[in-house]
Amino acid sequence: MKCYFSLLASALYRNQITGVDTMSNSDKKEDAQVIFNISKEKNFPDWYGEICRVAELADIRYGVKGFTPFPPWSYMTMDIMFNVLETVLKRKRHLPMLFPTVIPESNLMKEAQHVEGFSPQVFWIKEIGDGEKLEEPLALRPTSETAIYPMYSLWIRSWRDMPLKRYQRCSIFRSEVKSTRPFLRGREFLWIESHNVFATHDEAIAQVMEDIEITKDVVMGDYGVPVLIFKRTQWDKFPGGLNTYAADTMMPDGKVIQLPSTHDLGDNFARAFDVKFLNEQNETVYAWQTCYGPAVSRIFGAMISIHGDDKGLRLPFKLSPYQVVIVPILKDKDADDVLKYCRKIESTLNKAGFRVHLDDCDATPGWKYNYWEMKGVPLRIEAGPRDIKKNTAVVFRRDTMKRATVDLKELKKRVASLGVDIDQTLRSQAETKLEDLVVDAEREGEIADILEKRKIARTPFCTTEMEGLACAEELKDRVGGEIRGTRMDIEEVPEGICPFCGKVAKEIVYIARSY
RNA sequence: GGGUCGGUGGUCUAGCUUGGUAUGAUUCUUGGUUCGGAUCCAAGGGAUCGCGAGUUCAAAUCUCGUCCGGCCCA
Repeated sequence: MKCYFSLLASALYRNQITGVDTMSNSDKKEDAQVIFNISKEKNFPDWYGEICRVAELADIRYGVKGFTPFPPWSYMTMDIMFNVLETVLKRKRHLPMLFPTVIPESNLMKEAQHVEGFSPQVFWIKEIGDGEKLEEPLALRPTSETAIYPMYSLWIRSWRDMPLKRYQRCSIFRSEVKSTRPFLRGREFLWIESHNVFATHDEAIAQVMEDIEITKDVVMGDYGVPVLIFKRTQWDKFPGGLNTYAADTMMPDGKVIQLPSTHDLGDNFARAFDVKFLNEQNETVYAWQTCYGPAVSRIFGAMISIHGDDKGLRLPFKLSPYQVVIVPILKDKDADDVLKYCRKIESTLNKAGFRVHLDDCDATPGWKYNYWEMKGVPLRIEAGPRDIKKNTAVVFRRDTMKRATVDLKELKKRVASLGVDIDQTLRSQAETKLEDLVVDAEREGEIADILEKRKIARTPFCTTEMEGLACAEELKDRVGGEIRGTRMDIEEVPEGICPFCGKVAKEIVYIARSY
């Protein structure tokens, strides 16, 4: 045990030294191809760009702004994230479907506010081949309401067709003006969008609440990403909808980022797209709609940023492409025995349903340790001649960087329980961090201080109806923060006055810098 | 959208001020050696210096444009 601690201590000590070196001389960071060592808190932009490159998450060399190939490590993780989310959606009686990527111009133009909100970002297909003009331009979907709802208008005839709950997993195209970054803001990104139709507005509102619950269960529970859930202000809602509810999380650089959002569309789109049905009284009436859009590629970007540390990624056990990596310690004369031993471990864990990878390439163990730690694999099993003798294996967990020797008979059980524990640890570390970031403020100067400290201000505010926009703009101009909305996940009683216009506050709002 | 910095083998980089086709490391391939926290040695492969134009006998180097990227600000 003593030996183990001193080993760990010396490793940590060395990391600290090289860490300081890295920070004081950014040119040096490229020295390490495999070992990752950048301070996430002090140097987040560098940390993020480098981890995308070194861990092979996104290859920005494709050469088209905002369009990025995703190599296996990030894509496999996102694929699992999708599956987790889709499983929950299906359990809540949503059915999958897939619509075309292109939307005819005339459909896109049907809802006036929607057009106004999205048209600056739309990519258009206007010709074919050698310049032959299309009769009608086609948009690459910036979101699919205008693709789907004309078909819903055909599919829905009576109250018996409802509720209609559907979703699709697809990519979305938006020509972002702001600077693009892999995962966090791309011009093509991956998401799920669910589009639901109801006979009454109450049912639609209930759906919005269900979407919020799904967000909490999946994003907070399974992905371990803590979020605050807001009702957006009237000037910041989905174009064409009645109300928008969205989950925000905080990135290491002190800016909040929007994760899933869900929208109460009222009957606005039903009127624009003629989604009508015959109710039980045999009357033709407009339907009520909601949509929900968790952008998985963006959540992935936020997730790795929140869980990662200075040595690289820390992926949740539930989501990591490899949950366990096995590193054989190959001594010359025992090499065959060790490999056989490791294969046995591999097949045991495979049969138990874990995603296991036996790393039998001819790099040294130390190299592999560093590599898989950087990649964020939650558990590593090391096995060599010593373990064969005692019928044990060494199990190392990435989140705490701690080792333990485990009897082979106990291994399956131990992997399972450590997996649960790792996810809990990542989640609670992230939650604690977010809770500490919310600070009360009543005056403009206090808000500015809080934002300067990369935190979130909780402030009384006149109103989130359109009349409040002037105050919000004043805030943005003078302090640089943005109103994220009012909390949906907790009850809050407003008191005090709006720090900008001095009127009695009708709301408690949260203010932060944002992506 | 504004500002600013940058783009040189697969990757990272030196060279640019003062023009004469390129430095080093790493990756990759082969052979040997090693393997419980970044093995080591040897040989080999790999770049029309982002793209386009201009100046010049001559451009990675100077000028302009353009594309892509980083950072800061709205």
